[in-house]
Amino acid sequence: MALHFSLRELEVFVGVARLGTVTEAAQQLGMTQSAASQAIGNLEQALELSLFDRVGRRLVLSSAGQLLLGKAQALLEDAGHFADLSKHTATLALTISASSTIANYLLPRAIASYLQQQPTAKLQLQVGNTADVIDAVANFRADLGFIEGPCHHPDLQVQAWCDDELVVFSAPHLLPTPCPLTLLRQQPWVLREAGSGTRDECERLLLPHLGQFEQVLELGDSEAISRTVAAGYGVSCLSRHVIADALARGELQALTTELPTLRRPLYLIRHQARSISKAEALFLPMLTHPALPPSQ
Amino acid sequence: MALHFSLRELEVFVGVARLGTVTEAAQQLGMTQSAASQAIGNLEQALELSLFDRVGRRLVLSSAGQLLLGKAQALLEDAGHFADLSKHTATLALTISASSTIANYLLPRAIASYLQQQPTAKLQLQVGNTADVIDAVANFRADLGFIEGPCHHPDLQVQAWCDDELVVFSAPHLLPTPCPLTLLRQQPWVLREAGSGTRDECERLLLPHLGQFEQVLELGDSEAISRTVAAGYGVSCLSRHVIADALARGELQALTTELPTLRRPLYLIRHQARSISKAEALFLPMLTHPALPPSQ
DNA sequence: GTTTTAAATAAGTAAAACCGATAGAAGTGA
DNA sequence: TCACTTCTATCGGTTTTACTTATTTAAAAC
Repeated sequence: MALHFSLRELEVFVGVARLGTVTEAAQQLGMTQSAASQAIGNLEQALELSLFDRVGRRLVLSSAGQLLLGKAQALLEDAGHFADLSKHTATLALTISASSTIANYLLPRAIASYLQQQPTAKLQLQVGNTADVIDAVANFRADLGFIEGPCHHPDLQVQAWCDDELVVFSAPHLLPTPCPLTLLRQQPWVLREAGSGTRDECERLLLPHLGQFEQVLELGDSEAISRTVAAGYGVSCLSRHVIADALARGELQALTTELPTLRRPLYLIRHQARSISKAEALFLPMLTHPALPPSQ
Repeated sequence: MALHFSLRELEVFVGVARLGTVTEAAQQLGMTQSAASQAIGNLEQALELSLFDRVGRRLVLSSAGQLLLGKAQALLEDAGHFADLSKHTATLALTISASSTIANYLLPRAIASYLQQQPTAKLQLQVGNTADVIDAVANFRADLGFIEGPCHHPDLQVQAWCDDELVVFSAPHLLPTPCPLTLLRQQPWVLREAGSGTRDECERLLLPHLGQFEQVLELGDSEAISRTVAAGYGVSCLSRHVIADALARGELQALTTELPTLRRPLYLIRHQARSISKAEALFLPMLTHPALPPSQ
């Protein structure tokens, strides 16, 4: 069943209740007294009750009117908030889906810059593996996706964004650096779980040269891997961004090897059917030119 | 500044967002696909943003749309509550102003009966002295007023409601009963403050026979007077309703005197310019024929 | 390619919101 | 008491908006 009153009528109701006269309320609302009077009449008819008692040439709120006035004001206030939200915030709503390495180490700076420039913007960041991200973008659950591996979904635009360097590392002094491949082959490896983009890349880049991992400890979180290796167990291969802090603090050492530099491209994906929203237009430049200096 | 969108448009928005297609939403809302499509278009124009992304021949919520959908639903829900309130409750809104004796001892039974029969009704009871009550009714702050003394305000309808018996009483065995007037004249009196309807009536009824009160303790609350007298100090004169419990428990004794029975009429007042609301029409019979048995 | 299905648009119509004018009623002041 | 003012309600007419039917356009389905 439809609602039989309009927000405009509520405005008139509240105006008349506040100012006490139809004439003044009409003036304030930029309409004629006639229109305001009719609006009140229509609203009373729609609600099937008297909002005002006509006493002399004055309108005084009836008990019912008093009770409804508060609700009407609240409703109008909410409607105003709705309009404000749409003007100031909702245009800048953005949902991003990204794999964990990117979400944790590459995006924060861009996000911080963006939100600093657009303080009213709403941003949602979902973290998932590559398949999750692709699915989210393909099914409109996210506007933008960031993945570490390739993507061939027909509905998606895939765009190379930046290169990520994978670094082989160990605890300091555990191994010599440069480190010969023969020595590396004998180490136990600490890697992300199968299915993770980082793991896939590690295997794609390393296995051709190492043959096979001797022994593998799988940990679901990069930070956990970093700490485990720092504690002296095995070697690993992760994005330089992930271990940058630990390297700087001397808790880990990067191992130079005979391998070529291990680079992988990171991709930005969008649904090709979707137009670029205002929020996206403002966010995308932050990826390459963040306004904030690097925080570390 | 006016709001540039309507509740109807929000209904369409929510409908389309929920059902995923304009056609279905239009059907459910009892309008044509064309009208629904236009409503969405108008709303987007009013809010100056895209609520949906047109992908293929389907509409999927944009990020902005997602954000606004919840707010829109909440707004519509509130609007529905507003309509419900007006239908079921607001028609039964009633504000009563009464002097304290009446409010505390005469009205509770009527109020209880009324609210039992009309569980959704809203009732507000203000307590004040006779002047307060008259002012509240005359200035539309109350629908109904109950007073203990006369009222000659030109805008008000005054209607005798029932008689109240004033009783002279003391602590048990403090005085003989019947009690000669000569003895009564020597007692200290405990009375309500000047300006109270009960005090005025006491003076009007008693002073002609007693000449003057020997000594007067003024207390602002009838219950306080009752307890003070029960404690053995002086005599007083209050409505029988106030001391009924104490009399029954033997904490006080009513004094028979040579005075005629002390009766005063209680009045119901209304603003003559005001029509009788549905709530009033339902409440007034409760005054004379409460549905509940006397509770004491 | 053909058919089907859905959204957007066009054009016309019905409904409503609104305005100007005015009647009626209630205070105001000589 | 009688004009005079002020405020509401209502009438007739106009503009605006909402809606309908018919058509166009584009994407899926076959």
